[in-house]
Amino acid sequence: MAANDQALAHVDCGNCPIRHRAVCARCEGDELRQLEEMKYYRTYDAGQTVVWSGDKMDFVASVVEGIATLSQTMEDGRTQMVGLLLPSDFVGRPGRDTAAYDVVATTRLTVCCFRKKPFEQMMQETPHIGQRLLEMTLDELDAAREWMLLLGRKTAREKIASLLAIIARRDASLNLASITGRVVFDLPLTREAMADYLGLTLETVSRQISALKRDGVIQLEGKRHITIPDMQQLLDETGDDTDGGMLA
Amino acid sequence: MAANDQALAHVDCGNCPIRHRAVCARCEGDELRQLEEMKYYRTYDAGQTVVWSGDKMDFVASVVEGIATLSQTMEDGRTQMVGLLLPSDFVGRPGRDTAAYDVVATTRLTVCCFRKKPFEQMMQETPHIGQRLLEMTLDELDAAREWMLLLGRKTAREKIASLLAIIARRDASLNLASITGRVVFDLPLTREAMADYLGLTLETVSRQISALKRDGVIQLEGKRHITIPDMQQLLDETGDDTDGGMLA
DNA sequence: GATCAGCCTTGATCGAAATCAATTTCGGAC
DNA sequence: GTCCGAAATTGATTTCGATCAAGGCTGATC
Repeated sequence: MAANDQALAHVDCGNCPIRHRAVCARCEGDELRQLEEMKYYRTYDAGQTVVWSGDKMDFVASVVEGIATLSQTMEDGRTQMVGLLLPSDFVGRPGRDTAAYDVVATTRLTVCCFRKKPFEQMMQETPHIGQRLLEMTLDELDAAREWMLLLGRKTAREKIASLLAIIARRDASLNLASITGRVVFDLPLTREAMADYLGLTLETVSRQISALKRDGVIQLEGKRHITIPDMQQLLDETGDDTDGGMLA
Repeated sequence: MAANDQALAHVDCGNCPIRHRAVCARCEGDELRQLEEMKYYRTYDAGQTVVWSGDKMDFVASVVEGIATLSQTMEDGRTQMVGLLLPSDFVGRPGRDTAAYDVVATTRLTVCCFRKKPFEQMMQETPHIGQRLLEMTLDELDAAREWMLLLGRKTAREKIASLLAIIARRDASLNLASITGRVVFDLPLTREAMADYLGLTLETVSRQISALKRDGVIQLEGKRHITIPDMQQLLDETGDDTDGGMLA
């Protein structure tokens, strides 16, 4: 667990950007102060591994800034991403002391860690953390199941369109932009990471992106900057119910 | 929601077969009595649909006996199973009033339902239900992620072997039999249900089962009765870490 | 005990994505 | 600007699983 530990000193929870979405969302006053006492920050560079599957983990954490991936690898090297961790997402599992997945920072990443023992202790004593964690876990379970449909039944083209739609939607929700019409964003993932997420090879990812570009569904500047001229057209390519579906 | 509602009168929670694994596992005394008051049983025949995705759901439930499947269907009919519900598993989501998935009984099924409103009320007031539900949800999330690896990266043969291994393991854990050496069980799923679970077609499922039989990894009597002469040999076919891996 | 329907198996062929193999593009360091 | 290497693209070919199609088995029903 080699991190860049020049902890950002002590950021006030009151000013924390993820204050109202993270595991601490329901805590106030005394509870918040208690959390404040057991927390510390860590940052990682893009590409750094946060934890390896099987490692002992003596903390749990919230993603404050940046993006990380959760993935599993088979002995022969085949890997499958099983989650994308965005700001406010939770890392680790109370009641388990080794990591079940590899966690890798794909951008520069800041996490807010809580030492595991006191955190678990606090979960026993106050309901707010457990309640919020249950909500978040149920959401993640829904997202995982949505992803199972994608992995098991969608075509390569539908998979790419679905991933782009999810990223576009997330960006739109951050920027408060409308989800209809034109959307512009940067891909936070390499072609290989996309392949690992979608259960494809990087060549197929590249080909399908080229095909979507050729068909005018997306526009590309450089390798990462994407413009979606018509969001509805992209959604039509995902194979999902066009009117609302998607849980993730 | 057309069930066979000849409720088994009122089974005593103290004698319930899933008492110590279900969402009520941590409840005692007063809490248990409170649950007892809001519960009622329902049974379904094999093949019956318990709820349709999108339906209003005014209850949550625990599977008491039998097996059900959780699945999603795309507009064009492609379907993906996203969960297998075994005795003690939980159905429904507190804080949501429509079903997110189709739930179908694959065998005769008995569920213990709790009216949603009082159940949610109780979750607010007592920590034990929420705590247990969190544990169970975290386990399901792990299982879903394990399944994502299977769907995204495993070959058809590995998928079949993995499914058989999971069913064999479950049976072994029920019967307290050893997980090494010889294992015998009945498949609770049709070839089509297996296909929906594994992201394959039923023809491919059939072919791979025949192949495993031809190679001596399994023996078949009829279409459903399976003997695994050497569990380790089956595990070697799953593509998983042979020593322990598998979370589900 | 004949018929039928649902489930399963097997065969032939097709097609989407994987694999193998060059290039090309791009972003950053100098 | 130029050089480098990682990331991405593109092409040729192969392969695995899907699809299309034809029976076979089994148990329920009359």
